[in-house]
Amino acid sequence: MLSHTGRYAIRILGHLADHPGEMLSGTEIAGATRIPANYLAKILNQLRKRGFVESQKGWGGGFALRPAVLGVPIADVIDLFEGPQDHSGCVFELRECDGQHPCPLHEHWEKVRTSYREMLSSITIGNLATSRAP
Amino acid sequence: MLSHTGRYAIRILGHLADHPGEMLSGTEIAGATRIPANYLAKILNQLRKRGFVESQKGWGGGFALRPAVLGVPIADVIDLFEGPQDHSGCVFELRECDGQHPCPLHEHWEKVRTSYREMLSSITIGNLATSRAP
DNA sequence: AACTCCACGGATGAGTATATGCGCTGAGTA
DNA sequence: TACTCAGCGCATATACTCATCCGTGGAGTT
Repeated sequence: MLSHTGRYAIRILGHLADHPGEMLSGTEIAGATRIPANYLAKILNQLRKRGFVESQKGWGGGFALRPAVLGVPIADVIDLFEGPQDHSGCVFELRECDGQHPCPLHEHWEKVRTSYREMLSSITIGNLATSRAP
Repeated sequence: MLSHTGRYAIRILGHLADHPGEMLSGTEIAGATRIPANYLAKILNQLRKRGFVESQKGWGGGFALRPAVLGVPIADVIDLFEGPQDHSGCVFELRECDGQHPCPLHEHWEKVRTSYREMLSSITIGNLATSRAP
């Protein structure tokens, strides 16, 4: 349902959202998020190519969140790493499960899936920042 | 959230529940459930050790559901193959997430998790059988 | 007893997600 | 220009799940 990589991506974006406007080096992010540095580079690269993040090479360089993406739902991020996810079939693929012959789990799973997708689409990247109460 | 193996186990039990009292050979079950025969044997073995299934060696032998387990929730089966699942932490492990400082996703995920566990505990192995309306 | 069916078990292989290493290049500094 | 920092990309290693192979032995048949 959620790969390690997807989790990482969210954690990275959360960390970046905590430091708006700042350029954070890969090593810094790796340390803060506890993600292996080399692997993190790969993830950040994909995030960059998809426009979630901007990067700066050289001395003082690093990564920063693109301000424009603060409002986009994290579903977009997840989809990037998990692929489009075909949940057309039923969880347990118990047997043919369509409208006519729903398996005993059909409705239940529908509920789970819905609340999951709802979570992903209602939370934005901006929301990932730690909201420090005043 | 759910491994291939766990799915298989449910499918197997569903098939056995469809044929109560019958001894089905491994090959038969493999064919019906589309699970690789050799791998299926392993899963059935674990199910046997845990008392979900009884087996009969030799000619005419095979596997059958233990009648007593018709009422047990499929959560027990899943737990057997997925391990106890420690969902104590939050999905994205975004950072420290406890009652005091819940992460932005905390409540949402709680809802997802609850409806999932509810599904697993409200459906019994007996429910997996195809209920053919008269 | 010889034979066949089929569950059991350990060892081994394939595939994929995860993780690492290393050399390259651009960007700033002295 | 020489030097260092840090992103970039490719090739490779590790881990884990999923799957297969092969041999053993019990249970019934002839």
